[in-house]
Amino acid sequence: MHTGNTQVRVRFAPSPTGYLHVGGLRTALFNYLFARKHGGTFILRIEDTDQKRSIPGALEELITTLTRTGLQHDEGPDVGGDYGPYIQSQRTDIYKQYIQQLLDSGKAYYCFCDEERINRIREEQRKRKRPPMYDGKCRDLPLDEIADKLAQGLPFVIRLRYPKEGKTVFDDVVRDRVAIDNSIIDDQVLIKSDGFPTYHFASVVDDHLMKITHVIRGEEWLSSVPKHIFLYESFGWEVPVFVHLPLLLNSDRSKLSKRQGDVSVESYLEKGYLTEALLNFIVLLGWHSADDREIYSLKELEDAFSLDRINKAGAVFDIEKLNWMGGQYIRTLDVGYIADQSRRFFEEAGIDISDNDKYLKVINTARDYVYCLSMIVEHARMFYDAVTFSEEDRDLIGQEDSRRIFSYWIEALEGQETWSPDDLSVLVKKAIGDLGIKGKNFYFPIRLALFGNCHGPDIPTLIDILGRDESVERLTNALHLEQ
RNA sequence: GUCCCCAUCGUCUAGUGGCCUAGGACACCGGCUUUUCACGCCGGCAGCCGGGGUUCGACUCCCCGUGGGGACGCCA
Repeated sequence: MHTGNTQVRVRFAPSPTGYLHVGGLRTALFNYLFARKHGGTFILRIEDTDQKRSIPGALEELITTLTRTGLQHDEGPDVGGDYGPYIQSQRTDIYKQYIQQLLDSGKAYYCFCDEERINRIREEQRKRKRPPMYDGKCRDLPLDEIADKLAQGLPFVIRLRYPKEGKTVFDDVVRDRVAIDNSIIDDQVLIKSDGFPTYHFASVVDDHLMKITHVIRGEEWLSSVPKHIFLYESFGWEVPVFVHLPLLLNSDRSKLSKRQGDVSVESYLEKGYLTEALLNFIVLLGWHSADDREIYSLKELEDAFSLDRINKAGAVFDIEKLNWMGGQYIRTLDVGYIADQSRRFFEEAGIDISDNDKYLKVINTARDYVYCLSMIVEHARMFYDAVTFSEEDRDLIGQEDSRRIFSYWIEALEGQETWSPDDLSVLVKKAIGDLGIKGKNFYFPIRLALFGNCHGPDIPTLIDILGRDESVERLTNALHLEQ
């Protein structure tokens, strides 16, 4: 791999078709990490040559999402760079110029066959159990006939004149050496009848012009590498290093699709999965360090990552492990940061979190229960909203022992101006002794009164978060609850 | 169908001929901690797809099967 003397330049080249796929995020991540590791350049290029599929606004959302995850690109449509434009639909003049070269050198040819004919011959080939390919009808059209058809304004495409003999052998960092027979490679359409280039043509031209050194992309592109190499060689350009990443899979091991659960990065972010967790989880799908370490920050990955530890086999996207990872980060990261990230969910729920001391305490307690931030509200709202009780709860609250506990605590708290959580622990022990009630009989009623649930944080934590007045009020409400 | 790629616990993976009685993580199960739940800690269950070679010795190398996936678009 020529990473020593060449300046590393890699690109992430998505299509703006609506949302960022988690597989796309992983491709972007691997490109980003490789660039950072080698002090290289990470480029964002937008492949919007299919007008039918391009969605307005998708480009902006894509950039927003990528930026949110921290995978900041060095060159791209929004930040510029020396090799722009970075949006393919703005590069049509460039493609025209290069396709002409191919036409002139005989490496490409005009094809006037319409889609009906193409479909028909493909169908026949399929029936005959042959690989469906263009039959070469226009491959050797006389020049005057071409000129004539062009003059008539007949619709056309431009195809690659791919050699029928020999085989193409190439090296891939992940797959090692791959050999493919040329006879099975089709005369790929390079320029569509609408004048736009296809992926194969545009990406090769752009990768060359943008001085891309390493093409890191999904394995679904492996079988088209011969076409790409043929293009590079036809132009006399240096072929980049290929790195074909193993696919991300559904649990049934088919290519990850939106069939089974969420595949859009936006939806995970929307649910409040931390980008730290998402990235950490996703890098482990197809890459692993030599030791047993699994938790890495993006910064740490920039150092630890290397292409030679990428796996060959596809990896199932296992949400269970993502969830675990999500919980790890929510519990480990600075509580202030988690609080900031959680803020929007509280606002959406209409909860007033203006008391910041209280809010931080709430977050610090509630974060033990969740793996994404949208979940945190349901574990925190009892600290803000009035508690509600089920029929069963009311039975327990109404019992004699429960009422004794409430009265005791109301009195105890009213006599106490300030406290630390430790003081409260002492108070709990004293209460148990004084009342002669212990275990669940003691804890469940009071937790119910304070928190609205028999299960949850310990009593000192609850009282500490609620504060004296709110605690007393809740206990009083429970004491006077209508049966 | 054709071509290409792949193959270690259910899942993500470590392992590059003897360090393997196959290691770690998730999930699952059990225990501890806790008044409870969660967290945390400790422990357990579970795997080299099959068959041939090569070798003194194969998870590791080769071949053949089998299985899975991808590509075969005027989509990327």
